Amino acid sequence: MENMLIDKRLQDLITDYVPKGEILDDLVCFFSIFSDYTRIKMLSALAITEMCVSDLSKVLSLNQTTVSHQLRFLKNLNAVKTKRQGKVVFYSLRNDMLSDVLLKGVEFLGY
Amino acid sequence: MENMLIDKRLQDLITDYVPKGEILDDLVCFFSIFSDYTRIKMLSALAITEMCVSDLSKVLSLNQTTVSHQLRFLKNLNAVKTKRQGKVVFYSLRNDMLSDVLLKGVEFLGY
DNA sequence: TGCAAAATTCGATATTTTGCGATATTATGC
DNA sequence: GCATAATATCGCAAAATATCGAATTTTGCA
Repeated sequence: MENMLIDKRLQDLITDYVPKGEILDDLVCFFSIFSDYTRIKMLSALAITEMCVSDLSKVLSLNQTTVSHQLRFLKNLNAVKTKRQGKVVFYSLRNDMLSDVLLKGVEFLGY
Repeated sequence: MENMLIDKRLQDLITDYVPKGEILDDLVCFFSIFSDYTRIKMLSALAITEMCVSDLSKVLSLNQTTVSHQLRFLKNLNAVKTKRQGKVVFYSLRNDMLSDVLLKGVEFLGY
């Protein structure tokens, strides 16, 4: 690591600070939650109220299989939780931090 | 919109609240910043200190063209800014909110 | 038990994203 | 001007993602 502009101390700091391994994996997954049109819509809707698959698909005008698919994705990442009532499965946000993060984005963009 | 479980008032609320158009586009772009291994590494490094392309590529063990490519991506989204000094171009984070968002992710994940 | 509603999974296709080699551009010093 | 170092751009192949129709599964109830 010779002929670099930054000194060894900084290099070590960076090497230490930059996420790697599982943490890095998890971070990428976490933020990929928000990096898709459909999912942002779904999460925003769920931030208001829990909902079943078909309501979600109707309110947001999305194909029902698409909604189901993305809900599974969100479930796998622990972003949403489910509650079954008879034939209907209700989805809701696992955690308020999710809407916080969304709002952080809105804030950054200056809306 | 008949035969839905949620009532009209909630439907309207959701329709109103769910981001659409340009805001939605911008949000997706914003969060896509963080949804890639290489970019998270680069942003974390830049959160510590401004750096030139080749230092970045050396410290993170990434191909120079890859780093350059992702920096352009980040520049387009206004995530980083540049400062030229002779042959060398220094990159730095445009805004502290970026590291805030990253830390929000770490917090959510419970690390 | 058997049917209908709701949700999930599967499979094919289309689109996007990423990394990287080859190549171009920019700036410096001689 | 020319060689060299640092960056940037181009173009493509590989990988990842999203969407959606069709088929399947789950559940409740008559």
